[in-house]
Amino acid sequence: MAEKSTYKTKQREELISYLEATPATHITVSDVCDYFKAKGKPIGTTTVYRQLEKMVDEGLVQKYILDGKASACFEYTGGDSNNRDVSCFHCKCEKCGKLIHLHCDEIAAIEAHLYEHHNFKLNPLRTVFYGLCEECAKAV
Amino acid sequence: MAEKSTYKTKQREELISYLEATPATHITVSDVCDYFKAKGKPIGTTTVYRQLEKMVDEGLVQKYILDGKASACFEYTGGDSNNRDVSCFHCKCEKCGKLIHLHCDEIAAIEAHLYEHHNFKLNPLRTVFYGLCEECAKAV
DNA sequence: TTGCGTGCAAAGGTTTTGCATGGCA
DNA sequence: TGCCATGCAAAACCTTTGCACGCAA
Repeated sequence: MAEKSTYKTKQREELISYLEATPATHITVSDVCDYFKAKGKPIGTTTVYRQLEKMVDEGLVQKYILDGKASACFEYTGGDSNNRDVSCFHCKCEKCGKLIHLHCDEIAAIEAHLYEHHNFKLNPLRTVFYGLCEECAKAV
Repeated sequence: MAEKSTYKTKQREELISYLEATPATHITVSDVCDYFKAKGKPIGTTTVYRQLEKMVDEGLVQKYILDGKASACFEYTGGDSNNRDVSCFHCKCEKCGKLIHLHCDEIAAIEAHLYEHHNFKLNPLRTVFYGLCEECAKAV
């Protein structure tokens, strides 16, 4: 998308390694900073924000703003768009905060439906379904 | 839901009037404050937060946290639960920010599907579909 | 009168910006 | 060398909390 020149710095590589090691997970900026601080090689908060923002532009990372938490969450979705899992939907439990990754053709079909019948081009990567997970629904 | 005693104050009535006058719109706390400040009768930020939070508990208002904006958005959905439109889905254009209200049985069906096949009890009022609206999709 | 509502001030968190330094190409 | 990246400090926001006063019931 945005074709900005990008340097290969040590911080950027460390960050990408960390993201690759935690797939299908929503992490916050402070998660990242805490991790590297605990590891003994802290990365400045500013740098994390700027690198993540850049990766969002590059399509390597998705940004979510989830209910319940004030802070933004990021998820590494990989650089290879051919290999990317585009039929993955996210369900977020309103009660326990659990994040569920869902693979379902039937749900994927609504993407086509929205486009054909409502002229709306859905972005599955950025869409989150809110509701109650199995355990929390039972507990009610 | 929560049965708290609620006083009928002037600020609360003004706030409800404003919300009723702007249906199907996502407004932020600062929108509200700016409006009443411009009108010459400012309402304290704290009061707006607390009243909106209370209305969320009462089911009068829905709270959304939208991507792109860090601040929370609120939408008046009316007090009469019989009259409330529960089959209404929201689509938010990532580009122009337009909010589209959608009535569609086919999409409503995935609510049942999620429940039956994935044990996930969807909350349609809190779920927002992200993507591109017709105009913005064309413009790409 | 009782108790909730209001709003100012202040605190807590997250995110952004300015600027000097350091590192990649 | 030129330009981008880094990270500290500070600023800009959004949201919550404490507290004294005002108003509804």
